[in-house]
Amino acid sequence: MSAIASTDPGGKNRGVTADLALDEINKQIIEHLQRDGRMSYATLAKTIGLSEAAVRQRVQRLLDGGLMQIVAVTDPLTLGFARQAMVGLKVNGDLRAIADEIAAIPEVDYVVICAGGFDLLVELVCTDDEHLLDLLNEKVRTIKGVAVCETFMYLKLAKQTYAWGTR
Amino acid sequence: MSAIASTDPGGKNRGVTADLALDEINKQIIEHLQRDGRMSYATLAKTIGLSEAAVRQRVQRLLDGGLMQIVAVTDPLTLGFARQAMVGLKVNGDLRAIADEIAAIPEVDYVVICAGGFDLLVELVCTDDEHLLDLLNEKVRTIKGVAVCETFMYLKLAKQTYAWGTR
DNA sequence: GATCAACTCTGCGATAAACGCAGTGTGCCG
DNA sequence: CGGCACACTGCGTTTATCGCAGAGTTGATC
Repeated sequence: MSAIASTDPGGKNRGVTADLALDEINKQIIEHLQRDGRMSYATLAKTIGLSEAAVRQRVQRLLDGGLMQIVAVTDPLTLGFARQAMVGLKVNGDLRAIADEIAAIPEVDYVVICAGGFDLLVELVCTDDEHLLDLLNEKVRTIKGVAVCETFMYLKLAKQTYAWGTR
Repeated sequence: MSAIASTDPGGKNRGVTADLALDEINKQIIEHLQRDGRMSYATLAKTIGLSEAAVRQRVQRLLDGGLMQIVAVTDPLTLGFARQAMVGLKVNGDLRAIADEIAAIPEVDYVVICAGGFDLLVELVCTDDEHLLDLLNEKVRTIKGVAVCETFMYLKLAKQTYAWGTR
């Protein structure tokens, strides 16, 4: 459900998503929609071997439960609309709390808690360098517990795919 | 087009995408589909104020040209199907060539060329730790020019959103 | 400035998909 | 065994998608 943290800020779906069974059929549905998010319920049903209504129900449940979202993705850099950067943070204190605080910043589109040289990896989407500077200076580095803040400015996105399957 | 590097390995669309104009209407289309990738052409047309056929053409062009993709996205970690990691690389030699080489690895879902302490940031999706070890040991670190390879294992995805607008 | 080609839009009929709902089968628990 | 919850099917209705012909615009060429 973390993928849907943005659409479920309160995390009230945490119990719901945990209850949702991810059986073989749901995995197949996800795998197909990872390749083409607009695939019709009808063809999806045919390839999987289920009725159209059943597939429709399952997709709706996956979406409602926050296990999956179907969205348009673009490369902001190529479109010329953004200065993007990854920020590596070392922090003191409650990792989850700080992660949530950073996640609340609109310009932040990706936050992951990790092990290694950084505690947190944060991806930022800004309009320009000044915007990026503002963000780092006033929104990120001012958060209590942030000890180190290293910025990696994006020069070119070389690959971005979402069809990693379901294993 | 970089976002579609995975679906356009030869890069033959590079000219095409550069030609595609991203006017206000296309921006509106993208913004709506960033929120709901399955929104119907009809309602999209109504909210934008264009005929259904015109919107359909534009969406098709955006998809064909590789400026946008509509996909289902999930959080592999929460679904319990993957060990995910970000890898920071310092390399010698042609950045683009090495980026392309890494992008060709199926388990790699994200490659970005950047400035700062790392030249390349690479996101990996693996089934388990052994899979991750195999990848790092045999696919990533064996690439000529890779000097430093630092791995950040994901513990929890705290935010992931795609509706950053079009500015 | 007329002509032509390229492009995008509109309108519409035919086809296909989505939706809603009633009904059926199955597993589970008291 | 009976009752309940759940997921699936089948089908009629509504809605959307698709394909295409035609109209309007733009820009280049002669």
